[in-house]
Amino acid sequence: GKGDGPGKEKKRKSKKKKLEGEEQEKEEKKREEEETPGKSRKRKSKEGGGEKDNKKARKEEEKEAENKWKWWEEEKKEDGVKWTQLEHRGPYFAPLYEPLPEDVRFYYAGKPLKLSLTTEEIATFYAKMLDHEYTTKEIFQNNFFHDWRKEMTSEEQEIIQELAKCDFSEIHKYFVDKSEARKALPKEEKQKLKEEADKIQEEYGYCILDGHREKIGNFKTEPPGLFRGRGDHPKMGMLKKRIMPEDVIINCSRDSKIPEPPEGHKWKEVRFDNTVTWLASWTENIQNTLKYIMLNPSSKLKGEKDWQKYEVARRLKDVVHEIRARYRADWKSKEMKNRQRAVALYFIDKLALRAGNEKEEGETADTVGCCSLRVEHIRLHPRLDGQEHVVELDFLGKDSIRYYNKVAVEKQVFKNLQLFMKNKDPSDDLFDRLTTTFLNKHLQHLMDGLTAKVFRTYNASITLQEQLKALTNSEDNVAGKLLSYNRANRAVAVLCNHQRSVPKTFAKSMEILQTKIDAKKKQVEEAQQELKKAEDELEDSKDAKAEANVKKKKKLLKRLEEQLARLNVQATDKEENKQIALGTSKLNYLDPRISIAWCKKFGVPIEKIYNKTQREKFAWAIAMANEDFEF
DNA sequence: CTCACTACTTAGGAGATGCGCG
DNA sequence: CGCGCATCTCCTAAGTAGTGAG
Repeated sequence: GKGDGPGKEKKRKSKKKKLEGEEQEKEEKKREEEETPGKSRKRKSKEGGGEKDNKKARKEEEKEAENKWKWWEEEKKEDGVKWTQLEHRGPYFAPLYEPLPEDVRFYYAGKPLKLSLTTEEIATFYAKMLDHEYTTKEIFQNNFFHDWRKEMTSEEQEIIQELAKCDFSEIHKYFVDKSEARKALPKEEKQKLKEEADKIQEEYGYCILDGHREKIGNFKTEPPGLFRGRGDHPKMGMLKKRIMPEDVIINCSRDSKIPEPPEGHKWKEVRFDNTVTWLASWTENIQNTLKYIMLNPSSKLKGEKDWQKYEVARRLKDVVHEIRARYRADWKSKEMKNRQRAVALYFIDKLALRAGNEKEEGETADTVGCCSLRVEHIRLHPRLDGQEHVVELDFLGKDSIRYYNKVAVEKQVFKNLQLFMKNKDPSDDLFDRLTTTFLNKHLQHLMDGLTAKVFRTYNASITLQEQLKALTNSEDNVAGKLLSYNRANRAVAVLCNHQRSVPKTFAKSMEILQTKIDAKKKQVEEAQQELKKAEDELEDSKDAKAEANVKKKKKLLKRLEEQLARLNVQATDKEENKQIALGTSKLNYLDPRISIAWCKKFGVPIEKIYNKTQREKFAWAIAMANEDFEF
C-alpha cells in the first residue's frame, strides 16, 4: 500500500484576498434591516443571559432562537482567520467489529469454514450487500475479492480462491434478522437506544467556537466497509479501511482542552490552524484524499460563507449583461482559445452547466462538465423540429446523472461548435484549448470573486425570483400559493438538472391515478353518448322537456371533462416531478431571502417552505430579509 | 504551464422518523 | 392504533476551486 505517508510536512494556507467592499455592503444591509418596523433587534447576541424582554412569548422555537448566536449582527473577522477559539472532543469512532455467533457460518465450496476475525469482518461487509445490485457487478466483485484476499491469512488465501465458491447467505440472513429484530423492539427499548444516541450526540456533536456552542455536521468517523461509488466507478467494491486515532489530525485552538484520543491510542497530529474551519481530518484509502469533520450548516462558519456566496451572485446580476455582451463578441475572436472560452461560458450561463474540471482517468467514473465535454457528447442539427441550429447534449454529469437536452443556439455558436469538432474523434475534447483554470482566471478579471459556479447560483436564484413573480396569484389560498412556489422551485431544479431516482412506490400510485383517469374517461364517453341521445330526442320531439334534458346532459359532460382535465394535470404534475429533486436547489442554489420575502409578501408561513433544519441553516436570512428583498 | 495537494460546497440514496388515514 | 407512504436526517461521494512547487 502506498496510502500511508506519515510525517509529511504540512503547509499553512496563505491569507485570502481582501473583501472590504463586501463587508461594507453587509453593514449597509444591517442598518437597513434595523430601520424596518417590528421587533427591535439587539446589537449583541446574548450568551446564556436570562434577560426576558420578549413579553409576547411566542413559540418555543422563537425562545430557543433567542439564545442562538446572531453572528450576522457582529463584526467580521480579519480575512483568512476563521476563529479565535475552537474546542471539541475529537471524532466519535465507529464501533469495533463484533464477531459473528458460532452458529452463523461461512461456507467455501459447500463446506463450513471458520474465518479469522479480519477476514470475517470483511466478509460481513459483502454479505450485508448481497441483495444490492452492486454485488452483481463484475468490477465490484473483483475489487472486493482482490482486497479481501489481501487481508486474509495465508491459510485462508490458500483455500479461498474463487468468489463464486463463497457462500455468504447465512451471514446475510443473520444481518437481515438482526435488523428486523431491531425494528420489532418494544417501545421502551427503542427509547433507550435513542437516549444513548442522544448522549453521544450531546458529548461529541458540539464544539465551542469563539465562546458559542455550535453543532458539528459529521462528528463520527466513517465506518469501514466496501466503497460504493456512483455510476460506473472503477473502484467500486474496494475495501474502505477502518479509521484509527493514529490516522486522525486534530485541529483546535492552542489554549483549548485538547481532545483525548481513545484509551491506548494517539492522534496522528494535533495542530492549531485558525485559517481553516475543520476540526479533524484523515486520509481515506480509496482515492487517497482528505476527509474532514466540519460544522453543521446552522453554524456561523457555514452560514457566513453561504451568505457571501449569494452576495457574490447578486453582484453578478449587476454585470451579467456586460459579461454576456463580452462573450458574444468573443464568439468571433481570432484567438481559438478565447472563442472556446466564450462558447463554453455561454453554455455555463444558458444551460447552468458545471465548470467541468479535468479528472484523472481510471480513478473515477467517466463524467464531464462543460469544459471537459467531448465531441461524442454533442450532436449538431442544422434544423430539428422546426428550429434552426439545434445542439443535442447527452452526457453524464456529476454523480453520473445524465444530462440530456436539445437546445436552439445562436448561429455563431453553432458554427463555432462545427469548427471545434472538425477533424476530431468522438473521444476528443470539444474545448481542447480550454481549462477551468483559464476560464476562471478570465471570470475573476471580469468581476471580483466570479467563478464558473457563480453562474449556477445566479441563474437559479434569479429564475426562482422571476418564476415566483410570474406564477404567484395573491388571490390564491395558501395551498395554491405553495403550488406556485413548488412550480418555481421545479423550474430551477430542471434548469440545474437535479434528478432523483423514481420513487419505489411511484408506479403504484401512478397506477391508482391512472385507474381514476380511465374511470373518468369512461364517464365522459357515457355522458357524450347520453348527450347525443338527448339531442336525437330533441330532434324528434322538439319539446321543452327534451331541450332541458340536452342542457342538463351538456352541463354534466362539461363537468366531467373538467374533472378529467384536472386529473390529467395532476398526472402530468406527478410525472414531471417523478425524476426531479427539489431539495438540492432549495438548499444550495436559491438565495433563501427570496423565499422569505415571498412568504412575508403573500402571508405564507415560512414553515411551509422550510422545515426546522432548513430554518436553522437559513436563520441569518430569516432574520434579515423583509418582504421588499430583491435578489 | 502541470501536478499534487488542500479545503471547501454540492449531491443523491439509504434508512429513520413522522404523520394521516381507515 | 397500526400501516403505508412521505418527509426528514444522515451519510459520504463527487464536484469546484485555490495554492504553491517545479
